[in-house]
Amino acid sequence: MAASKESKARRVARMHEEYAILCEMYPDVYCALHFHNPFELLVATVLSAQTTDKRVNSVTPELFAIYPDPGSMARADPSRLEGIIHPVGFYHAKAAHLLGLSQMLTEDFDGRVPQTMDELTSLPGVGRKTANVVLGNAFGIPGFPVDTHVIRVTGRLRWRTDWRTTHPDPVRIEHEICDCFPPEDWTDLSHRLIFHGRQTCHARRPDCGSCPLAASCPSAGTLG
DNA sequence: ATCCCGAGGG
DNA sequence: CCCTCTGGAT
Repeated sequence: MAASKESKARRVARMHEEYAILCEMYPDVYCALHFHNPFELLVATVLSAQTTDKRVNSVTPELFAIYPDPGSMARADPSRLEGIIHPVGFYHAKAAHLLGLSQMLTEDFDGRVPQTMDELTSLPGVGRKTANVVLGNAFGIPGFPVDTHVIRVTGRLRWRTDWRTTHPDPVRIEHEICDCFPPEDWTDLSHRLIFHGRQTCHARRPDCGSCPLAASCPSAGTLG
C-alpha cells in the first residue's frame, strides 16, 4: 500500500507542474468582479453565489450608487433592495443577507469589513469560500477559496489525499493544498482551478481532448 | 435537463 | 447529509 502510493514529494512536484500548465491555459484569470473597496467586494461576492459574474456586474453599479456603504444599505427598504438585485437570482435570501450583513457591519464592526475568517463567516450570507475571496482580494491576506469546481478538479487531478472519498471535506482540501503551495499562490491558484472547472473540466462531460493536463491526469478519459 | 466562482437550514 | 433558494443561458 505504502509502496504503491505516490510519495508526497512527487505529488507536490506534480501539483506544481500542473499549476504551471494552468497558468499557460488561462493567462488572465483574476477577480472578475470590479470593486473599489472591501465593502463592495464583500457584497459582490455574496451576490455571486450560484450565479455568473456578468449578472452580478449588471446590478452592482445601481446597487452601489444607491447604497455606497454599510450604513445606507442597512437602512434599505427590503423590497427595493430585492428589486435591484433581482437579476442575480436568489434575490429574496440574498437581499436578507445584505441587510443583515450591513446592519452587523455598522453595529458590531464600526462600519468596516472585518479581516478575520471567524468574523467574516459570522456575517449572514458569508461562508468560508466567500470569506477567503474577500481576505485575498481586498486585504491581501492569503486564503484558498474552495468551491464545487475546486473539489471536483482537485479530485480528478488527485491533488487530494482523500480523492476517493465520496463527500470530501472542503476545509480539509483547503488545508491540503495550502500545505503544498506558498501563500502567495493561494488566491491565484484557487481562481485558476475554478476557471478550469468551468471552462474545461466540467462535471458531466469534461473536455479532456483539448486539455493539456490530460497527459498527467489520472482521470482523463475515464469520464463521460 | 443542467449549470452558474454557495450558504443556510432542517 | 440532504434540501432549497432564482432565473436565464446552453
